[in-house]
Amino acid sequence: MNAFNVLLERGFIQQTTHEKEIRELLEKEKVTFYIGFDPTADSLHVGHFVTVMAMAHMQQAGHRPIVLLGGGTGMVGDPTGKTDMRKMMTPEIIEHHVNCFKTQLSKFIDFNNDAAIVVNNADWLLKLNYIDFLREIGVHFSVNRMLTAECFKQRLEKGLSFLEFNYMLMQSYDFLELYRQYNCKLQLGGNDQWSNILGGVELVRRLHGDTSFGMTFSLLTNSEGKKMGKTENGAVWLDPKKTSPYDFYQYWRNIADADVKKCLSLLTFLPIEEVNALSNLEGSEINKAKEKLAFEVTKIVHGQEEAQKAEEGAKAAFSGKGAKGSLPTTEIAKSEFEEGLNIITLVVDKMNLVASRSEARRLIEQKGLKLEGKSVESLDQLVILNDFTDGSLMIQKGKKVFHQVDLI
RNA sequence: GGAGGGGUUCCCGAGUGGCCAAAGGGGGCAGACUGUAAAUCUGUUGGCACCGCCUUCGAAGGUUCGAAUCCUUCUCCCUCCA
Repeated sequence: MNAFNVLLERGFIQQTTHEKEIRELLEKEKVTFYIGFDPTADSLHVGHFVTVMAMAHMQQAGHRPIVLLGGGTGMVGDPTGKTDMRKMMTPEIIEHHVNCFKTQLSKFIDFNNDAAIVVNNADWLLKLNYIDFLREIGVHFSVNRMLTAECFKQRLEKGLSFLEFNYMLMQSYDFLELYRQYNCKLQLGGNDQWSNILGGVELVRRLHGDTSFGMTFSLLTNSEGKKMGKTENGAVWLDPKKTSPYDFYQYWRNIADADVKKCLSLLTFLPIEEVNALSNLEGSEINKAKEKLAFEVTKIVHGQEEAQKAEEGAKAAFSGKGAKGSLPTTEIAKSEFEEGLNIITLVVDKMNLVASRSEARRLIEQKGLKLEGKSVESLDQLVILNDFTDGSLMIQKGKKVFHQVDLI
């Protein structure tokens, strides 16, 4: 099946520069296309994941992805969608992030035998000469036009530095470079990248008189239009050290009904028929779809085994069976409990489950802290060895956060 | 460079010498209702040895019995002019 149709059917495609031509191109040829990732952190997060999935679909259809890591653009920072300028990162940190991205991406994209390639725009951007750049590239950009672009509009109110204003030129230059080096004619990206992609398409046309193409994908937003993948503790990361597979699973298990369909089609490889069947479930039945979603996404990101563990842990915890072994766990020496350990001390100091004693107090006062399903009644309740069964104890914070303590 | 206006707790935003750990809203957390959903309602939302104490209102000093509020210096941001 034509990759274009796959992406269309699954709801990836948001805007295209030349819909008909892109479809034909993907039909006839093995196309080399590129997607850029700026190394803003030491792990990809679920926001990137949609684009990664799109890339995987494209590769499955036989096209060749170029993963462009923004070691150069990261030095400047994309102002799009930001209200403030972000902190500038040192070259060392950027370098580190680039390497992290590279390893993570190789889990989703096959880089063997040149089936996909990785490039770093630091390789060409960093050695540009200012005057030459202005004369070769700068002339082709109209400031008037740039200012009318949506991505700058918001920033004009808050303030936009010249540094960031140049981001568009750099990304456009990337496209030009890849066009020259790899005959790359197609750039993909999140919908927020539209202006930047257009800049590149335009630049290639001006300098080479050739048509290149651009296409953007839906951003992962929820039914209220807010970006998904943000929790109070920050982003939902793909790195298991930053977001545990269990938490990752729970994130998808808990999404709103209205978002199920979108997530299933964008974030899993389930056949579209199955996606539709699942998302048509109604009432509490839709929980089945959420379970499937959570499992599938976790499987893609963390592997089958971790996905199963997360699922088992969650099921056990929520069914109240108290089956253990798959939940986030803290090990504590048996001796600590011989005299009885204060519940607040346990939960704050030993487990880091609760941030402060005040918060722990509040939780207890509001009946939000439970041991093996029973609310903690008093602020100075002691946890003793008898509270443990088979050397472990399940502690619950609120309705959804489960944590177990194992004796060692 | 000149003139003016600002920086308040997670965010927005009140507060102009004691009644301020600081109104209100948002967000978060917890409870009720549910389907580990949404909406709604209730409580809560700096820390701790919690009817008391300690640390917060851009930073550092100062005035005062007492400062987020007054003064000085510094710093960052915004607007207008150049």
